[in-house]
Amino acid sequence: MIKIIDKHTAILNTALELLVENGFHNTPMSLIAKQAGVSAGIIYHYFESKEDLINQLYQQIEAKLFQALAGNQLEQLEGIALLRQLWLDMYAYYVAHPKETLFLEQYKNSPFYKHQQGGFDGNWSWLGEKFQRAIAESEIANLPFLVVYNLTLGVAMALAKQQITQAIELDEVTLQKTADAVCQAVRVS
Amino acid sequence: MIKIIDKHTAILNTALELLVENGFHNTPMSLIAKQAGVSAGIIYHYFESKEDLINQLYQQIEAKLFQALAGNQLEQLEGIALLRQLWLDMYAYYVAHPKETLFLEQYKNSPFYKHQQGGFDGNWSWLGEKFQRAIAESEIANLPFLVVYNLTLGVAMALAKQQITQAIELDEVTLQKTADAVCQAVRVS
DNA sequence: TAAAAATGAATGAACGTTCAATCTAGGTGA
DNA sequence: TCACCTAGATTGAACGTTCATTCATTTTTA
Repeated sequence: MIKIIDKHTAILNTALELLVENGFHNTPMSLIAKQAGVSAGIIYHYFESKEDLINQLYQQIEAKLFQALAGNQLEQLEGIALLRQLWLDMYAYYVAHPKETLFLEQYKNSPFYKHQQGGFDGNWSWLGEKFQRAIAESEIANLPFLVVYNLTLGVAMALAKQQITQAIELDEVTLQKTADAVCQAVRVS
Repeated sequence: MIKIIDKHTAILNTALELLVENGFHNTPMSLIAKQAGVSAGIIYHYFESKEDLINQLYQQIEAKLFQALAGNQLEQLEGIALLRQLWLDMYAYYVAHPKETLFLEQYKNSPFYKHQQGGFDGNWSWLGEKFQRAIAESEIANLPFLVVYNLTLGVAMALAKQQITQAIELDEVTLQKTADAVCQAVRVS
C-alpha cells in the first residue's frame, strides 16, 4: 500500500511541474509518465482520466493552501485587521508557491473549473461569518461578496501571478503599502 | 479585393464566437471554416496558422477597445477623476462586449500571450503620463505601475469577467460604490 | 485567358486511452 | 524452508480519434 501513495504522489508532483510549464493542452500523459519514471498505462490505475488527474491536483493544492493559512492564527483577528493579515498571508503563500499559483490560475480559466457561487464555503465559512459581522458593524463596506473579493484577495492572486511570470519583486515597504491600499478600498471611512 | 475583407472578417467573427464558447483547444479550424461558410483550406490564405488567426483576433479586439475609449473625452480629465471615469468606461465596455472580454481573458492565460512590461505603452502612453503627473502631485499613491493597475483596472476586468460567466448583475448604486472604492484604494489620504 | 480565390479530400502527427502480457510480493501448504 | 499460487501492479505497444495543415483541382474574377 505504501507504493500506491508513492507513485500516486510522484505522478501528481510531476504533473504539476509539467502542466504549469507547458500548459494543460501541451502536456501529454505520456510525458508525465516518462518524467515521473512510470509507464504510460499506470496512470490509469491511479486516475480515471487526464481530467481526473487535473481535478485531483486542484483539490490537493486547495487543501494545502487551506492548511497553510489555518496555521496562522487568523481566527484571533477580526474585521479590517483580519482582512489585512489574510491578504498578506495569501500573497506570501502565492509567491512562495509559484507552481501551485500558476496552476490555480490556469485551472480557473479551463473548462474543468466549475464556478461556485459567491461567499466563503466549506473550509472557509468561518471567514465568511467574520466578514459578515464586520459589514454589519460598518467596518467593511456593504458591497456584494464578489466585489469585496475582487477588490482584496483577487488582487493578491493577480499581483502574485504577475510577479511570478514577470519575475518582478515587491519590496517589503511596497507590500505593506499595498496591503494598506487594499484595506482602504473596502474600509468604511 | 472587397471579398478578401469580407471573408477575412467573417472568419475572425466566427472564430471569436467559437473560441470563446469552446476554448482555444476545443475549436477545430474545420469548425470555424464550416460555421463561417467557407472551406477548410481557405483559412490558410488569410492566416498563416491557427496561432496567427488568434493573434490577429487579439490585436483587432485590443484596437477596438482603444477606439471605444478614445471617444469618451477622457483626455479632459486628470488624476483621480480620470481614473474613476476610465474605470467605469472600461467596466462598461467589458460588460457590453462579453465575447471580447472572455477572449482577452483566455488569451492572456494562453501560451500565445507575450507579457509586456509595466506601464501604458503605444496608444495608451498619454494615460501613463497623466498618471505619472498625478503621482508626482501626491494625488495618487506612489506605488509601482503593476500594483496600481491591479488595484484598479485589473479589478474592472476581473469583476466584469465574473459577472459575465456567472450571469450576475451589479446595480448602478453598487457600481458607483465600487468605483469609489477603487479610487479610495490608490488615493493619497 | 491567366491569375487569384476557393474547395475539400488526403496527410500525417499528436495524443488519450486500452489491453494482453509480464512481473512482483506475499500468502499457503507440505 | 521452499515450491507454488494468486491478485494486484506494471509495462509499453497498439488503437482510434482528432485536428492542423497541405495541395491537386476547380471555380471565379477581371
